[in-house]
Amino acid sequence: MEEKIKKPYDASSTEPQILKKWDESGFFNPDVCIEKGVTSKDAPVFSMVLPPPNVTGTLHTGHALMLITQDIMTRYARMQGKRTLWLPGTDHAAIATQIKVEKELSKKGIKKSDLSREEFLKKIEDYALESHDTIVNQSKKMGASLDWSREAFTLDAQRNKAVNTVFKKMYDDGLIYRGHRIINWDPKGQTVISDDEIVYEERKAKLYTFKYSADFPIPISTTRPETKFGDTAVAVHPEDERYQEYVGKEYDTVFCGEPIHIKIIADREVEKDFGTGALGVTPAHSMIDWELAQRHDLPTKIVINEYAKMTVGGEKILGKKTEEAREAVVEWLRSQNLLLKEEEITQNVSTAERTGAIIEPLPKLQWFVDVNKKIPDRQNKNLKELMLEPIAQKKINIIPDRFEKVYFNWVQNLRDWCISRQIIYGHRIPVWYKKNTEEILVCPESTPNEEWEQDLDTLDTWFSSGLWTFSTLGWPDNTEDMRTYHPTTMLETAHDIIFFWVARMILFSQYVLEEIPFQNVYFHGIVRTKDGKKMSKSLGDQAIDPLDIIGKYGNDALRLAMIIGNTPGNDLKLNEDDIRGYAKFANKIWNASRFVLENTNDIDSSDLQKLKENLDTEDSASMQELEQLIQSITKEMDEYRFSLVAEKTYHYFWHTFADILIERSKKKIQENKNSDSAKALLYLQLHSLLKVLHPFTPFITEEVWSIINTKNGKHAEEDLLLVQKWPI
RNA sequence: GCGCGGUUAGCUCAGUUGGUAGAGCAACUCUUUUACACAGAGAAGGUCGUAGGUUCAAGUCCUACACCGCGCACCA
Repeated sequence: MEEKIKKPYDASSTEPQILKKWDESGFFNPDVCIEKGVTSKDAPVFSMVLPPPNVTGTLHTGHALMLITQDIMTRYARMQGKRTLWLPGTDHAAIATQIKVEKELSKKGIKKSDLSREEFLKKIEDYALESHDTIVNQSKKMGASLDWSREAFTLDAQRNKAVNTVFKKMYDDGLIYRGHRIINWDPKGQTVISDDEIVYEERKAKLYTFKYSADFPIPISTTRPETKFGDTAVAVHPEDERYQEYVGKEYDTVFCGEPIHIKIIADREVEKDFGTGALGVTPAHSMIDWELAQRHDLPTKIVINEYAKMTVGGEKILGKKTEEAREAVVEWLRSQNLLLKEEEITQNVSTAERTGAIIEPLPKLQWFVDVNKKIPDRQNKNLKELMLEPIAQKKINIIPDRFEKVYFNWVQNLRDWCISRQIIYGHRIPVWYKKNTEEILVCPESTPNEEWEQDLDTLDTWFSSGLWTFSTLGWPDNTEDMRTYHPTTMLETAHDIIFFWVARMILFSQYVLEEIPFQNVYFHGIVRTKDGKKMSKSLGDQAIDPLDIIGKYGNDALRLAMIIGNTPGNDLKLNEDDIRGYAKFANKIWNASRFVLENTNDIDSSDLQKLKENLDTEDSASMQELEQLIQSITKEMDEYRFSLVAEKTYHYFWHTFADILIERSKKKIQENKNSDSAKALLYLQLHSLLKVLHPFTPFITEEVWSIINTKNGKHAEEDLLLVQKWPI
């Protein structure tokens, strides 16, 4: 008997030793498992990529939930003897990281404009590296059984090769194009963003009803009078009797000192009942108006610049911010008696996800992915169809399945994806332009000479993370890993990135490889506080830091608290009392194990089958009960019902194994009545229970296992619980 | 406006082919018995959001509605 088990279980001193054993064994790497004979080469494969955490700081509870859920899947697969790969990495997170660094610099009084592009980039890279190291260390401390030998970064050389290869292929297929279109401009971040990076915020606004001028016949309504300098038409519904006589006519008039030319058009998109039923069309500064202008071939007049400042108007307006200009215009309308009505309405304002700035729609030359173009090489399907197909055909199984509907809805409404960004951190767009000409080169074999300039923009960060299932396996090189592990078995991630990431991975894999990126998608929820608030750093003390928790209560307690009572797709409320409760369970495992070890010294445990055969009737029935439990939880593990399995196992261990079987054995041993059977039962039960508990509470089970092994003189790496076979 | 989720014990949540309501935590009573007081034993606690319907039988299926949360669209 080791001295250690006589003392109470201390997670904080035990866990580092366990981590070291696992690390030294190399068994997180499937190649090592094959080499050392714990996995057979032709075993079924389980592969999964880690959703790469952004290199923007430290791990939070959301990451912890992700690591824990995936580690359970991975450990279970490994114990089933599968060739198991869980592949780690980090995400450069382009805009998020750049903005974080900008903020850090501004705290030190340094402005982005004080630095050269190279200096600024260096600052970002330094920060990213530091964050990376923190995140990797923290992930390791959590016991995540990731194969670090295959670690990838979305912005490293191999991934850049993948990105450029895909870009070139899509360009050649006409799926990537450069176009002058109205886009979402973030005036604070000074970059374009995609539709998905917009967050709608409900705000109160004023709806103004007015005429451009006294001699203009139709009043219009708008919340943004300052944009009206850019109007080139007024649109009405074709069946609106009030305005029919005007349709087709054109007017030259003066609005707030600025000459404007307005054509009256009729379009079915116009709501008769909203405002005056007439819509001032501002093609350059409104998405809808841009589309109207396309349909009716209207000119575009830009009156707002990239800094959300006015480019036309008198002295109270020119060069002013839009809010200021709005007031000036309203003032002018009042003074001219043109303002007919002013009413409060609530409207959804588009803001930028990362900077919070109000989006300014602007026409700009940008790079896009065409989602509607038919692809000859793919049976003339477009990207949307390629994204819908595997879900519709159930080639990809989504858990919980209600997210299928959400996915369909999004794909069906998808517009072309704007992929260029005016930020410096990211994959540079692999396109060169010949100076003073129209010529361009896309992904040339070698860097062109000085007559050529590379595009200054970078790619949307989701372009590189969208390739993650195969770029991490070495694609575009022809690798053994690609052949073995792709399509991956499982993608486990948070449901809030279904569009950003899950959909894009399906897009790229379907298009590039003509295969699905993963067979299953499992969504976990968002971690919230007791009061239902999203767990984030801004909450201060209320936010739970996973690293603090594992220091205090141990990994095993945190894991149980995050798994029990948490079902896929649903949010999880986490509080410290629960974690403390599960730390007691770890102690229970420890104490029960101590009793078993102290009382089974004199039995021969080398032949488990023989032990089993010699059980008396009562103990044999108990063994059968456990076997039935294992049978049912194995089925439930295969259905990803981890909460149920953990709860059942917890309950069995405590209230059957400890409360009933151990108590019963005490009597038998004391009275020396069938005591061999009692001892055998304890040993056999503990042996199986440690295995089925291991995916959930890997640390304490590995520690108890190693004490049993020491007693039995087993010291080989192959004897680690980590690589034992799941009981059948 | 369209859609999704939630509403079950004080709290957090399970409850998969419809068949006498479950767990953890908290609170209560008793017990320091040699694995464990980070424990054991015991008791208590719910007309499963509301109203209908289907059925021999509904937390579970159907239809409305209410409240909470979320997504999408509109947003002149």
